[in-house]
Amino acid sequence: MKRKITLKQIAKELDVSISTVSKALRNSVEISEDTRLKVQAFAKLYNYRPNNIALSLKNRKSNTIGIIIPEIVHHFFSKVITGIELVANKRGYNVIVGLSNESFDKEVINMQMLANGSIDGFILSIAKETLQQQDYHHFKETINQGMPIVMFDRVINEIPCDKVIVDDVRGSRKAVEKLINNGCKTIGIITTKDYVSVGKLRTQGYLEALEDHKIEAESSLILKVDDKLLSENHLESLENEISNLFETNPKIDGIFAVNELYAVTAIKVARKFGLEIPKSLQVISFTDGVLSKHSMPSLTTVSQHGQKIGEKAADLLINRLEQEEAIEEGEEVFETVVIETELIERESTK
Amino acid sequence: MKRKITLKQIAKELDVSISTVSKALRNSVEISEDTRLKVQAFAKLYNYRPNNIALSLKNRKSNTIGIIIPEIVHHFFSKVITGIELVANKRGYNVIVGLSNESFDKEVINMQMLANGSIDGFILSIAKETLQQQDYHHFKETINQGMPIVMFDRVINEIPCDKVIVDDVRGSRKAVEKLINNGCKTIGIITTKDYVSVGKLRTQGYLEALEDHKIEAESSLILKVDDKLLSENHLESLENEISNLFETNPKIDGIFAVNELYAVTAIKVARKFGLEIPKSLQVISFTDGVLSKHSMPSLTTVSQHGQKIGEKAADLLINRLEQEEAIEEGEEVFETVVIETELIERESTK
DNA sequence: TTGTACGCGTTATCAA
DNA sequence: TTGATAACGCGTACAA
Repeated sequence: MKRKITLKQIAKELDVSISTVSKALRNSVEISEDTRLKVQAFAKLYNYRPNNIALSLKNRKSNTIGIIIPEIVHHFFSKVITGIELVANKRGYNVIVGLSNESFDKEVINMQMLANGSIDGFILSIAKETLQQQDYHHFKETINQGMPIVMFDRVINEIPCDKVIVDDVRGSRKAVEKLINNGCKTIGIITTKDYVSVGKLRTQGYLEALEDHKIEAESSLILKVDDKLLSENHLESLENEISNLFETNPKIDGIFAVNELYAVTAIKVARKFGLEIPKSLQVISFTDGVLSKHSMPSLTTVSQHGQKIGEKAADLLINRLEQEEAIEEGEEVFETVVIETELIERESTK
Repeated sequence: MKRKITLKQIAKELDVSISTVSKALRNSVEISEDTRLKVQAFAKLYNYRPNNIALSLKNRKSNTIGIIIPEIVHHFFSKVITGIELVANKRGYNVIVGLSNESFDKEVINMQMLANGSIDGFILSIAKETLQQQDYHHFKETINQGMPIVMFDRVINEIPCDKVIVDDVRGSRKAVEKLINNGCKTIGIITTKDYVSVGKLRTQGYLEALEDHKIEAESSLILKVDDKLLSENHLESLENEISNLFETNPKIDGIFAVNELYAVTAIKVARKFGLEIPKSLQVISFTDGVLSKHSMPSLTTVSQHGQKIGEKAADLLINRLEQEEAIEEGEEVFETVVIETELIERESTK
């Protein structure tokens, strides 16, 4: 087992100085062709690669991006990572991943672990607990230390940073309009509590669509699921809540769900109530994942283009990192990029 | 915007030497309580944290694990990452992720990018292309350089490293036995080409189960899908291949699929043939993901416990990293841990 | 054309 | 009790 070779060892072997080796390898004109070739041959033979850590320390730059997301077992988030990784690699960066598990503490700890030189900037989506507590000091501190952040999907306005979001309101509106145009008269929504920013926005889109079409919103048609339900074993409670929705609204003929799980669960429950999809009940879901595509019937969805979001976020971050090197300071102007959603029609609507 | 504070700056501010500051912060007894408290207070005020990169360079250890997987938009792999991240964080490590996209070249490049000091060891699952080309030099070189690897799921015997696998053969056998015991007479398998190690093993389990029960295997019942089909737009070809399976085997009454997608697609096609699930066709799938749980009917699956695999892999790697520090060399003995699969019964079987 | 010295941030060893 | 120095591996300004 041979340790990785260093400039020092090459220098010693070849009986030249370290800097000569360094220059030779970087094709410096200062070095004679003779020694240059000799050094390069030797380096190649021993498969020399500069030590990343040393470079990071020297350049005060790790060429690594930190991603903090609530969870990774989730089609949307993993798509985003795919996009980030794609762009990051292409532009010479690595990607380090931390999971907050929707917990405030884990989010803070994770950021602290990484913000000490390991990474050059963050791309993140905020944990639900953080959104609920509205404690954003860790983001502010990170930014104050000169480490840029790009937020995506779950963002907050008061933090000065670049953001990549989805047109949640418009996307939802389009979805609900689709249901209306398809003849639905009584449209329910299954959404999250309001502290989840995207949930709130999607609810808003739903309300706007109804208003546009002079349909009165009814609170009994709005089911705001408490997200704690999602902790696996509480699937049953979700079903119960949805059952309630159907019971109190027997005439319901359209459902807009803010995520896939709510949608398929709604379909499952609807079947128990003898409703046929899409004949007597049409369903549209936000988020275009595996479930939508492969469940039966397949779901009409509002696709978020997660990969594109990731790509854009990575580009924003890296651009900022590399422009910072150039410009010293100056008024920073932050960008909020909206990635358009797309309605993908499948079998759950007519 | 204030850069992160360093020992040097603290030293300057407090008019003491760098080493005094360093010692004071580490509660060295060498330092007087007076200065110790003074330094600590100041450090706390300015929120001092040691620079990770400098530590890595000094200790020749980054406390970071590199993960290389074929793709991340995949329930199994993201579960594994969850497990790795959990254990890694608990034991003080970070996790850096590279995606091979099933490509040999990307796998090699990714490993090279990380193997230069950025990480202490790899956890990986081999790309299909690599398996097909059987070119494993990058793994061997990495190991030769003293960087440990832990392989999971898709592994190869000839590489000397720790491995975490699933009892693919037994798991598949149990699944097929279940079908047999449930009365299936004509059981088909939808699997991958043999170069995918796990596909081959699962096929083997299928064959063994049949043999155990004195059922003759028929090649027309074995569908080996070429994985290139999986590239999204080729879903149709998959359906066609499966249609073929049904046409040539009209009496088919059980299907064992090596992954969820094959299973749900089979169900979809079966419906076109007028088959009811599970009444006239029972289906079991390997891999327990979202699709299995939430599709209708829900699928009976062989669960791999992806998270457990990740946890075990991380423990193996970190153990080795930390024992290496102790022992200098010696005969290395590698471990192959088998994580038992579990049959989860749902609606797609009787 | 080559080599020396320095600094990135830290810790450990040794000297004061 | 405190401080100076070396080292981790690299690149570069400057000296030879």
